[in-house]
Amino acid sequence: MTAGRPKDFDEAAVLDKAVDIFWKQGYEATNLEELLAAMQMGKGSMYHNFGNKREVFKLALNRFMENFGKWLENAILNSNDPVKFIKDFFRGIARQDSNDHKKGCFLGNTVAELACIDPALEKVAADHLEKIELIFYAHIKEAHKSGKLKTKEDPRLLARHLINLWNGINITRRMYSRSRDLLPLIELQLRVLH
Amino acid sequence: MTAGRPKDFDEAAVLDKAVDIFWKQGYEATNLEELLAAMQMGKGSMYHNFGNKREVFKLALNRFMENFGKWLENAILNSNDPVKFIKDFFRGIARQDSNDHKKGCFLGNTVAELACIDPALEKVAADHLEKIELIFYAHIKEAHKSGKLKTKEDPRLLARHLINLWNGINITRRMYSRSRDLLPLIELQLRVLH
DNA sequence: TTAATTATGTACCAAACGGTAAACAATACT
DNA sequence: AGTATTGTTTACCGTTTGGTACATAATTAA
Repeated sequence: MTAGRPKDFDEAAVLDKAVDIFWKQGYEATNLEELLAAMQMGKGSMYHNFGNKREVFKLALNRFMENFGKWLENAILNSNDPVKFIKDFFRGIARQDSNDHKKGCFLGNTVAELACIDPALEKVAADHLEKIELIFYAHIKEAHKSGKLKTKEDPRLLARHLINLWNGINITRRMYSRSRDLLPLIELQLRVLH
Repeated sequence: MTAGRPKDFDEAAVLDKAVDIFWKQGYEATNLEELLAAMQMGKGSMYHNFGNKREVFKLALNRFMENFGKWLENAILNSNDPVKFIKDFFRGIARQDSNDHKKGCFLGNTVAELACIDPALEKVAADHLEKIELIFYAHIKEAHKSGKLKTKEDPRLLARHLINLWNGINITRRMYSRSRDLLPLIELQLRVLH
């Protein structure tokens, strides 16, 4: 073992809590007091372990991507029809509850909030979104090759289209959060995946 | 004339400046000092005339909508093919410069930033987006009636689809700001307007 | 000319902000 | 047992925050 007093918190769990509050409130609107309360961590301890608020935010972005990326890849791999799974994933958004609609997407929110005020931090979020795009791409390309997808459209464009749909719906769902409003919108954009 | 010292600023011009800085930085990240510098207005004068920072933001949202709404309705009315104009409007986004890409959409940014921290203010922005949707709707419906649009799709859905495209592209364009990346994405989504 | 009215500039303020320093606590190593 | 190492708690700090009070300036009405 390494010397010294052991940490009395679980880093992953604590960062998940940071994700929660930053996701809801954004970077600027979340003050230290709220952040520390959410993480259930003292101020000194947080600064000792993570550095500062900005660094916690960066780690929260990474933690979110780790969670979501693993979940997505696994779920797709365990499905017998990846493209069908992806389509159902988007359809599922329409059925989420009002709180989830209001929060939108952690990565998209971050891109919007920080693009002009902290480009380096924004890039972390944008890169994560691109990783999600690449997951979509891999499976669309595969389905294309195997003939499951008949469309002649470039799989790269289709994957990017899905990210764009994702980005759009995460704003739109805050205006129209009812399933009957969102679902037709989603279905319309999923048609190109045929 | 009304009694008292006359205002030595033009309200519309000053609010346009407020739009500029709030659009770039968002509500929380713009402090009073920056806001007043942008508006070229003293602190006392601003509070006397507008009330507080939040009220300036609300007026800036309204001012933006007034500007944009009038421009859009006029431009559509002066075109001989409204739907063609709307499509070209979206295509034009792809050709904007990097600074514009980074800023995204003032209304979309506001919806994303304030949905969970100031729902009343978010609603102002969401309502404005809905007004833009209704402008699209009116002209799509008209083109549908006259036979210029052959699609059987509900004009209401098509208009909402355009707002969703708008919302999406304003996040996506911060990730991919090159015209050759954005244009195919936009064209793909404009196909339903046939 | 004076009073009433409205706008602006300046000085000020309490609270909240993110961050730091140092005392204290818990572990491993020798 | 003692020492080095690391983590946590607490108290503190300078700055910045949005906002206010009030003196001053510019105008109209009487």
